[in-house]
Amino acid sequence: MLEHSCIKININFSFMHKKIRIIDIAKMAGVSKGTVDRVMHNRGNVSDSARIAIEKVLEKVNYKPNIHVSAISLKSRYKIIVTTPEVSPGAYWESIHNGIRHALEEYENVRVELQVFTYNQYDVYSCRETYEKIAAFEMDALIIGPTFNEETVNLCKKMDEREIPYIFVDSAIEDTSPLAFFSADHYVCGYMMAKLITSIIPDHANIAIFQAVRTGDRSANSTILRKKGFTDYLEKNRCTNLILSIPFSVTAPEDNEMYLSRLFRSQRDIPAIVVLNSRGYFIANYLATNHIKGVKMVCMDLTTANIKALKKGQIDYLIGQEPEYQGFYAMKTLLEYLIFKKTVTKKNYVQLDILTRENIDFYKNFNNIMY
Amino acid sequence: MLEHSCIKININFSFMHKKIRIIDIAKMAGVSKGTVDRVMHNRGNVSDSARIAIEKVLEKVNYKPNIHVSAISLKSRYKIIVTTPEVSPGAYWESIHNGIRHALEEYENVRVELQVFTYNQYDVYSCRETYEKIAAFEMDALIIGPTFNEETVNLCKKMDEREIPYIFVDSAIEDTSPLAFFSADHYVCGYMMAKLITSIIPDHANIAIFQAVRTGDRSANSTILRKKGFTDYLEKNRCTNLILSIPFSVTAPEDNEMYLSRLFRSQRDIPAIVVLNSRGYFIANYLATNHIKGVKMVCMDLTTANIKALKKGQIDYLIGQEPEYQGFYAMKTLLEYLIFKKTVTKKNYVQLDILTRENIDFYKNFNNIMY
DNA sequence: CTGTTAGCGCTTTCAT
DNA sequence: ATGAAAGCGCTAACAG
Repeated sequence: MLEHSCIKININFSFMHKKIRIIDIAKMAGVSKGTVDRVMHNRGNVSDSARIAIEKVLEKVNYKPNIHVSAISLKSRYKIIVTTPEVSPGAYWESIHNGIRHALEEYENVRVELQVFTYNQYDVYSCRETYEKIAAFEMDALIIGPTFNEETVNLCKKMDEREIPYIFVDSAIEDTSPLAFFSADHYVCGYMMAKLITSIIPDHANIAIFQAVRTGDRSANSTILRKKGFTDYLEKNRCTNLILSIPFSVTAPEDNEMYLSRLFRSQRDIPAIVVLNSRGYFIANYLATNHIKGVKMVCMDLTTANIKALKKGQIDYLIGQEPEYQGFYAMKTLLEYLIFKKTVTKKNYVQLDILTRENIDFYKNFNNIMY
Repeated sequence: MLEHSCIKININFSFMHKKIRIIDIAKMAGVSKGTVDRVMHNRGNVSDSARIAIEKVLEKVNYKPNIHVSAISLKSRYKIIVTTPEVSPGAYWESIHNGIRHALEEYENVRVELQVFTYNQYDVYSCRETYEKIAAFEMDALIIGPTFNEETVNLCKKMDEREIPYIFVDSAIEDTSPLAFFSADHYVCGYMMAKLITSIIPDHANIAIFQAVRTGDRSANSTILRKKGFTDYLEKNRCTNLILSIPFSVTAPEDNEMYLSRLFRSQRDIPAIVVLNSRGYFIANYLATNHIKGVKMVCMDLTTANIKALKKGQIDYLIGQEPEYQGFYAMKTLLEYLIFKKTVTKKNYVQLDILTRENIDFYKNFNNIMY
């Protein structure tokens, strides 16, 4: 089981491992570098005989082009559009955009023109309008951070017709054919939130779930899935907690006072609280302002405000869904697809990180991202 | 608070951002590329006037060399030694070695000769012997995965004399002067384990802590720290749980049956279990074999065996400490220090990931590592 | 001391 | 259709 106590490994030194280059396969196939490049990039203008010879060599050897060297000699330009809900500082969507930007920095030699369109995620009409604008543009690819199902399906249909590849971040929408998506499994997310909250409250405690009110009366895709997971967990585990669904408004915050005071007045025992979107800090602040103590909270997303509430002990568990990772890999995958025709993995579920006030200080928003 | 709904950003396209190259600063300083390279790498042979001119330019412009392009034109070779406890498949130290290997892959163009020395982490004499062997070698740098304090201090002293830089992974040792370390905060780790286990057991339940027996009778550095954090949490929170310290042997597994059966026979109620090293699966398997059910467990490290036990529901919480990340960054930092004289951050605490059977499937051992 | 030049591995253009 | 050659940004060896 245990290995010997001294292993010597030579890297890039050993005779067997000698890194294989494009000129090597050219020689092996009896052609020139140019021809090899032509078949590798499907540029055409290659005789069958040459192509077959090269393909045969490629099968034998494990050629891995050095993408960074590729990038510096690349001439082509790409136009990529990104559309997401509006970005506010320290909040969820900013992280996704940061990830996207970091990917562009990694491929600093690649010429990409980026265009960002944001919409109001609490207003389906705003989304519709923005999507229509986007559909009129020329582009090589599209990254979508979706909120509303129907609107997104419409946009994607248009992209499909124009054969423009698109990638989802945050959440994948059914009945579309994206190149890939990078998202949490929202169902499992809700399921896990139920497990966490029930593990720290008495069996009989009520649980209040907060959900955002939206103009046009449609729920966000991810919230729907999370809620399903949440209730499924309780059902499966025969939890007897009473669930109170509480609306709350981001656009008209003055209404929330009413919702909240009504909730707390109606309850004999203080309920536990689960917030299925990233606005947990909002409730935490309400509780603090009104000196309501001892409320257990499980919330979503490592926004600046949520982290603050977590550190203060107002929030007990915070679930992270690696937004930077999502943005980074969405863009990276897109570029490698466009440039190198790299095959892409379609379904990409990100980690669901559990943060407490103990481990939050070590959580790396972006630095944990290598490669 | 919310931004306007359409932002247009051009990357690598805009007139202001034109990526600055080494030839650009050469022109601005009125010298040649070669001279610029000389001052940037402290190669000497540069007149004061030229140096000052270049330095002035460098202050003004934000020059960021393209390290991947650098790497391909690099000629120097580096000899790096890695020493860690023995590696077994699917276990903790394998992950650290994987991370190290991945860093070398990222810098595939850099010529590094790697030499790995492992020792038996349960035997201080093995460690001492291995370290003596290492001290006799020539090398440009050293990566140490330490176990025993005194032995490591001795090795480091020798390295200090020879001015060989070294980096710690897994755990930093006091009274040494490493270039950097990449490690979890083991104290907080133990602290958090205490919080997690107490959150899922009754107030009165006993908690058994397992610690490895070692030849030479020295505890591993990390375990000592974790235990301190663990007991401090209980004390601070006035927990009344009785703590049972149970030894267990990796080298003589036949003894463990005795330790374990003695433990469970002595207890009226089944205690909760915390394992401060990565051998949690071992206890989990004992419980399964002996049909002992309902034991709550919190353990360390995402080894194959532990993950299996987590998925089966035998372990409730598993704490991860990003071993791949540690290895990757240790090697990456070392290379960038050796090659580019990049300044290094000395203290690097990694994330403490909380895994449950819900989120384990999304946990990425290495893929979450970009950059 | 310093400018020039020859690579590194890859893409792309240009003759053939 | 294909080989040769230029060029990407950087380092290192080579003449002066």
